[in-house]
Formats: sequence, C-alpha cells, structure tokens
Amino acid sequence: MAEADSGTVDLEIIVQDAQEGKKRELRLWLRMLSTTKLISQEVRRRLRNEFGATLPQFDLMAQLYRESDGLRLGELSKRTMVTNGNVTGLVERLESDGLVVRETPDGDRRVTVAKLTPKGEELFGAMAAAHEGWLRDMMADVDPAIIAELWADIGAVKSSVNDHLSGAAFD
Amino acid sequence: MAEADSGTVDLEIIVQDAQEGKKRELRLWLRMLSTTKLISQEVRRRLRNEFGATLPQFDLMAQLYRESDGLRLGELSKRTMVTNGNVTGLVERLESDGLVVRETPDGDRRVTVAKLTPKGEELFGAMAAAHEGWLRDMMADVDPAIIAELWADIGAVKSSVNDHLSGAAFD
DNA sequence: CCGAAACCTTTGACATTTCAAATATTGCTC
DNA sequence: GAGCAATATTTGAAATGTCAAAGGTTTCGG
Repeated sequence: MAEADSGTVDLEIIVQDAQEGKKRELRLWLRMLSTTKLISQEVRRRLRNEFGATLPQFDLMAQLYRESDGLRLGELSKRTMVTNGNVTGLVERLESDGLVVRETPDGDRRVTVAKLTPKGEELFGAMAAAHEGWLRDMMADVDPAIIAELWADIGAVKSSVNDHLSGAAFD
Repeated sequence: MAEADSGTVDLEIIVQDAQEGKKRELRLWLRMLSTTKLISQEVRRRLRNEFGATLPQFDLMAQLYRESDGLRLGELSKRTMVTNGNVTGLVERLESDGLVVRETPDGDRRVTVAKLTPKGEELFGAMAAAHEGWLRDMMADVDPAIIAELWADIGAVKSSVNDHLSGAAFD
C-alpha cells in the first residue's frame, strides 16, 4: 500500500497509524451497530415466538414495571427514547391487549398516565426473567471481566456522545 | 445463591458479586442499546438535515459503493441485515431518486442486481466523509486506546452471540 | 423433457419509526 | 378574565421493519 522510503520502524508506525487508526471511531460505530442489530433480532425473534410480544412493547413495559403508579406518556417517551407519537400507538395496542391501562389524573387533563395491569405485570415478569437468561446465554463466551469493562467504557462513549449532540440531550 | 458461612469481608464480596454481578450481561446490553440509539438518532438527524437521506438508505448505498458491479438484492439483504422484503422498497425509492439502478443479468432472470448511479456515487461520497467526521466528533472525549479496545472486545461479544443464536447466523 | 425441489424477489398485513402539524389543556400576564 | 405562551398528547404522511405467503426461474433427478 503506502510507499515508504527510507523507513525504519517509526515510519511504519506512523503510516499504520494514519491508515488503521484513521477511522477507529467509524469502525467502532459500525461494529456496535451490527452487534446491536444482531442481538436485537435474536431477542425480537424469541419474544415473538415465546411470548407473542414485540421488542418495543417489552421496552415500554419494562419502564412501567418498576413504577406501580404508572408513568406519563411523555416520561415514557424519554425513558424509552421513542418519540411521543410512537408512544401513543404502542400504548394503544398494549391497552387493547389488556396489558396496560390509560387514565387521566384529576388535576391535569392534558396528561395521560399509563400503568401495567395485573395481567401485564405477570406477563412482563415472565418475559424479563427469560430475557435476562437469553442475554447471559448469548454472551456466555465473553469473560465476565470484559463484560464489566465494556459496560464502563461504553458508558464513556455514551457520555462523550451526549456532550457532542447537535440537538437534545438524553439520560 | 451461595450461602457463605464464616464471612467477614469475603462475605460482602460474595454478596456484592451475587447482586451486582448478577445481571452484568443484561446491563451491558441495555447500555449498548441506549448508546446505539443515541448515536443513530444523531446520525439520522444529520443525514436528513444535511443530505435529505435516511440512515437505511445510507447503509444500503455504503454496501454498493465498494462494489462497482452492483449486488444482488439478497446479498444486500444479508450485508445490511435487513429483510428481503424491506430491501425491495428501499431500492425502489433510491431508484426513483436516481441514485440506484436495478437490472436483471442475462444468465438468471430470478436475480435483480442493484448498482449505484454516478449521481449516487457522488452523493454517497459526500455523505461518507461527513459521516466519518460526525463519529469522530461524537467520540472525541474517548481515549483512542479505549476505542480500539472496545472495537476488539465488542468483536468478542459479537462472536459469542453469533455462536448462540437460535436461528440463522451472520457475518 | 417433466415435475419437484431449490432459489430469488416481490407482495401484503401489520407494527414501529420519525417528523411536523394539529388539539387540547393549563397557567400566567396584564 | 381575556388572551397567549407553555405543556402534553394525538394525528397524519412517509419510511422502515418483520414475517409469511405467493410469484417466477432454474436446476436436477428420473
């Protein structure tokens, strides 16, 4: 590839750095994206086959599971990183399946609060347990120390990204 | 899980390990997912504002960019990790924008090959350069050594996941 | 060659996604 | 207390996403 001239080791390092190191961030991003897609597809397939649920529904129910008082739709939107308009449809479908109820609090009639039904809690409990197992299985060949390290380092990435957004900020 | 008995400091470590360590994989997954969503949203916003393109379109064009002979739709589907049916519509829209052409080779009329037009190549070239810059900017606060390490370790995760799929395998 | 199996793409039904515009309600100001 | 900005959700258009079923084409065995 590169035409090194006099070259000892240093030059090679520089050249390599200018080539291989050039697109580090891009390559990390592409790998993160494909890995996330891969896991998502597997989780979606299993949620569908074993529980008849979709991944966004699982996500939304996860947020409601720990909030027995329910959450406003706007808050759900922030936590799931899903747009407002999207939450409307998701909650509608979950409601028609009897997994969630919507109610408007007395004080403020602009607000809609979504809450899991007992049926929803039961289903989510089963899904959550299975889901955790799937993830453990899929990552079974990765050293636990690496997993912990990844968790921390990806946190650093997330933090950097959050500080360099053109628009809104999250989390 | 394990009932340690005598216990001083060791017990705490065990307990902590049994609690905090319990859902390592799950927590890594949740963090990967939210980080990927965050970056995706930013990239999508910028692609839209600066080039009027969508992320899946960018993805698909990226695959065609390096294959001057074009790719069969099935191959595109595998590489982009998008279903066959989805590729059909994606390519249709790109074709109506004059960025891609579809043609059927002489030998096998089952096959459709998609190929970038000159206009498509030009647009993608500009998008790719900008895209790489955006990623570098977003990850600017992360140590380059960490980025390289993440790339490798996420590779290990991907590999493990690939070996524990219930269905098809990728990459 | 004929029919069955295999292969490639499209189609159709639905769910999710984003964005922008429209609605509805509150709260605040004057 | 009338009007207006701010807040919260819904709606609508267009694109993407999955899956399963249907359409053509090839290929291969007999």
